[in-house]
Amino acid sequence: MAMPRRMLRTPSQRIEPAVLGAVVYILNEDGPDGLTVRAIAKRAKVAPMTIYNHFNGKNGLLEIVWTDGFSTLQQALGIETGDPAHDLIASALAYRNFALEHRAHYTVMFIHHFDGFVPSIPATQLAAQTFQVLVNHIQRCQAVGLFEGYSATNAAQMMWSACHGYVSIELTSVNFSSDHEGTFRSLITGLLRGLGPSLSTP
Amino acid sequence: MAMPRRMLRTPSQRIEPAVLGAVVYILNEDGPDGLTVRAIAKRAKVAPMTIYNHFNGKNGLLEIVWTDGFSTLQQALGIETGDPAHDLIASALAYRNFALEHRAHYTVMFIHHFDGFVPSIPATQLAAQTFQVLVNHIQRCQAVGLFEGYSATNAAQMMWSACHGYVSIELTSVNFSSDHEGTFRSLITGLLRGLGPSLSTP
DNA sequence: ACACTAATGGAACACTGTTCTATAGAGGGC
DNA sequence: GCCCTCTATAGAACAGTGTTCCATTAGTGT
Repeated sequence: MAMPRRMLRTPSQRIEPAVLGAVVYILNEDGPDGLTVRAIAKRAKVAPMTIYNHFNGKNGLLEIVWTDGFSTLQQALGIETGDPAHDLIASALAYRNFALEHRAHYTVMFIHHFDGFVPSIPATQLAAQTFQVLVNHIQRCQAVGLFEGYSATNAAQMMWSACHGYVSIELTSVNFSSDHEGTFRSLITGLLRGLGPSLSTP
Repeated sequence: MAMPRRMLRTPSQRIEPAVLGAVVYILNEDGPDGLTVRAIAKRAKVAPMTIYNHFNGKNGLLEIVWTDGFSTLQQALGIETGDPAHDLIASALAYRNFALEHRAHYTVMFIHHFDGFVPSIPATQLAAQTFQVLVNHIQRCQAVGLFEGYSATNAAQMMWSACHGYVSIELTSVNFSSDHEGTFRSLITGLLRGLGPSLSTP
């Protein structure tokens, strides 16, 4: 009963999910520092070279995580009932939920800068499209009198700043607030009210 | 006229400013990726070993940048005239100005995670103190009826989230807004209004 | 069953932070 | 001015990183 002279080959179809699963697992468990090519290969039970044959090295993997993340986020933000203000708030809550439930993706998309990783032009466009979903929400709100006097882009930038700021602070665990969800809700509804219709007496 | 067998020694008093200056320069010019011990030493015209003798390696340098940054920021936020709401807005603007004028420091403090860098306990306490300055602003505001129904900590968390979110997006140059300062001002004043006194008709 | 594809292990490269070494220049006491 | 101590220096060395190249050989399609 001799040891095989080398590890058995991983069937081709299982390589991609195994590697991507390893990336997400390591990011969630050990953080960005632990995400090395050799560690990914080891966890995926795959040779390091496979990461260069199947993907485009470490940056290729990050690009997939980035793209998958923005696709998921874009869908999560596309809430459309009859009430634009409600939709905007729901989208903000969905944004936070996405970050909490897909820490690994959110880290790659927004938090951690990986040495030498620059998303491709299509990947960047996908991110811009995702932002556009937010702009569309604002425009629907403007149709019913909210965000008067602001450009939709600027208003969207403000909403996104608030969401991203709160969430990124929450994820890096320097949130001094009690009741993380409640405070986030207050932030969003407060901002919506403050940027809402003029407060002059009717 | 022979070349000296080795570089002349850098006088002790000039080492610290030269090295710290090099760190800030490289962070501003090449970003976090370019900040290597050898690059710092080269730019400071100093031997790499000096960084380990004088400071505590790369992490020691980062800790100094962190500490200096929070000291400066804490002072910049300590605005106190008679008008609490005005002071809060002025502090928010000062926060953004600090980030723009001290990109390198802001990067180390809030944006980039450096492999293996964990600020010491005193350094972390200094950061918490800085946050407390914001809480104090909120409390003064509450004394004149603003932020009713919110805990000061939670309200401060919301304000900081908005500031940090906007600024970090601006620094990583994915700001879609026109008029960066104006939009930031709108964000802050809008949030202040939205979290302000109840909007029920008088 | 056979041929082709591609996953494997291992060596190698340039880079990183870090430690250790012997050397010799700077600074202070006389 | 002289000498002695302190320490900044250059350089090698270590483990780790992303990445490339290699011969070997196990899967896979026909």
